[in-house]
Amino acid sequence: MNARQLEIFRAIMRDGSVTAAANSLAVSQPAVSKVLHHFESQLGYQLFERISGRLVPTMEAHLLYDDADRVFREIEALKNLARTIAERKVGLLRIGASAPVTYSLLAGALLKFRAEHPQVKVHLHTLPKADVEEQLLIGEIDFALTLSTIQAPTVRSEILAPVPMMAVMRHDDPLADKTEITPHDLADRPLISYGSTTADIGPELDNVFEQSGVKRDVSIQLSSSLGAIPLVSGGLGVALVDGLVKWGNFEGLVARPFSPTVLMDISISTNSARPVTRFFRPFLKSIKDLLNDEETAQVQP
Amino acid sequence: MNARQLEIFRAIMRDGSVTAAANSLAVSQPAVSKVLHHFESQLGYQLFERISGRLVPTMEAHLLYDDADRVFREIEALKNLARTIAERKVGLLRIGASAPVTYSLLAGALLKFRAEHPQVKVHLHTLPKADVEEQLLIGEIDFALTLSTIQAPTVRSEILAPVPMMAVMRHDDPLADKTEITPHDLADRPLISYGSTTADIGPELDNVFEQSGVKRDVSIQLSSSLGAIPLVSGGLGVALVDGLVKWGNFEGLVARPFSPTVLMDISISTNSARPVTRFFRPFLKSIKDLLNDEETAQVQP
DNA sequence: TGCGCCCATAACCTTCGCTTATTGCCTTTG
DNA sequence: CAAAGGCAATAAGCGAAGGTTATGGGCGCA
Repeated sequence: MNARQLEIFRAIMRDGSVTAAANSLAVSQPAVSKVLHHFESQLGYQLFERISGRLVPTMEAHLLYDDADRVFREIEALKNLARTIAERKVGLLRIGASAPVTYSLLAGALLKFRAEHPQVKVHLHTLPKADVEEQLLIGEIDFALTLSTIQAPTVRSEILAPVPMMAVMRHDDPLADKTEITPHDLADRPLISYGSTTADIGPELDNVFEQSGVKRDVSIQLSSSLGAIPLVSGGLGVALVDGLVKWGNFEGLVARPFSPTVLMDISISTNSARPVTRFFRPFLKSIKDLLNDEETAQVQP
Repeated sequence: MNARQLEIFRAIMRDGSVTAAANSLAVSQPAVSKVLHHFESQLGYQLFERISGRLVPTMEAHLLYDDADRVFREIEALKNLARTIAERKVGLLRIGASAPVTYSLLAGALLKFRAEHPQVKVHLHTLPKADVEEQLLIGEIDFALTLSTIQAPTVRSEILAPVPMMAVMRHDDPLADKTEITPHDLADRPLISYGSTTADIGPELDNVFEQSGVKRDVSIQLSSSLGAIPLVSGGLGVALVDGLVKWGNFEGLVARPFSPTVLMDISISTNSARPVTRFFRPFLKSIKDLLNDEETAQVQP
């Protein structure tokens, strides 16, 4: 059974005769006749009785017709989709991002991107960094947006912007009066932050604390900075996390710069062993534009 | 685009390589390779990038895959249906019936039939007798159940049961007190009945009235006896119609035998120019059983 | 460096789907 | 009643699709 046989069977049922079906399909009458016979011999039963030189659908034909018609329409719809793709009218952008990026940059970047490419579908996978890396390697996503560089043989990364670490606390916290927070300020407070084994940033923070003569004693260890929100709100401590998330947007929280400055990097990574989607460069431009806009806005408030 | 191309595309996506797809489809690797290339060239875009000798799905492939998979499954389901039909596991019984038959015998007969053939689908066409005849001749129905014999060259009919004519009136009609109704009783009443030109029964009734010295003056002429229900209820007259319909079931109506007895025939007709569907005999048995049951029930109430 | 895996190509064959030309059956019509 | 017209089937032939086996080349890995 193939698509052509279905199409021809459907046309004969609809038009009532081989000749009429041949006309509406714009082929010769013998062509239709032969395909029909072939179809019948494959099925093992007649679809039409030949009575007085005319075709009369059998019980079997009536049983098949509804489903055949529906399936054929589905095939037509699929052909349409294939054509639409060929005309570049639809596209697909598969993004892997860690939670802090999703909750900060991404909406703005997608807004800009979709303004210029409204026809592109987006698959967004918000996952822990390790999973993002895995998805990138197996090709389930076109690129990754994370807060630390992905290290793998075929992965190419570009750093988009530095992100200073910040201290996040309740608005009624004594530390909220300070304009910046040092390791000493945090010395006797329960600390909510990345673990020492968290790639890049963990050891770096340990180092900074050590140079100030303070041990970084992480009371509650995070895999994603967003997890800090309810903890800080609930009074479980002060969080030392990335400054990418707009912490001030969350009720009752304030964020203060951490001193000395410690930077994380927003980076975008592609897998060079995979085809780059045509929409990667446009998206990259969107996100860079967004970062420029924000920088400008900060310089000239 | 055809079914085979979809099947092969789907298998490559699922299995991850041309070789694996060829294995699971039980064909040679070059066969799959060639169909894929052909498919891509028809589509006008690549579905896979060839990176270090491996196939990597492109954005376009991801866009197509979900729909292609679904459509292919539908085709498989259709093939299954075709096979099931070939194995005689499903069937179809296309019945044409006039309204009085539909509203009386049919439900009971179908109930019996489906008890023994639950796998057979039924298409029921309730139509005026002339249309039933036409559908039978063009083969749109397998047989016809009507209240008068169909006369046509290739049509073979069997009479199932006689049906006496009855007079139908409101329960508060003076005639309701009688045990049977004669032409004289109806002489001065507006009559709701079949026209004189209605085959068989029209002239026969005219004849009976004439022999009683009464002219049969039809006040409202029916094509189907069921149309009499609202008319009699509304007080527009007395109906002289078939006794097949259970008139007493309709609120406020009663039926009385007409004397002298005039019989119509329930007949079942097939078109001998077509082979009979294999479910005709079983259905015939069902309806005869039903008629026997009813007869027995009447004799021994 | 050699082996194994994977994809592409070549050469060849059969089947499918199409064409035009023609035949035969049946119905319609003058 | 015979001629005309409509419809399906068949014949002969052609190109493309889809299958085979054999072979070659790129890449990763021991």
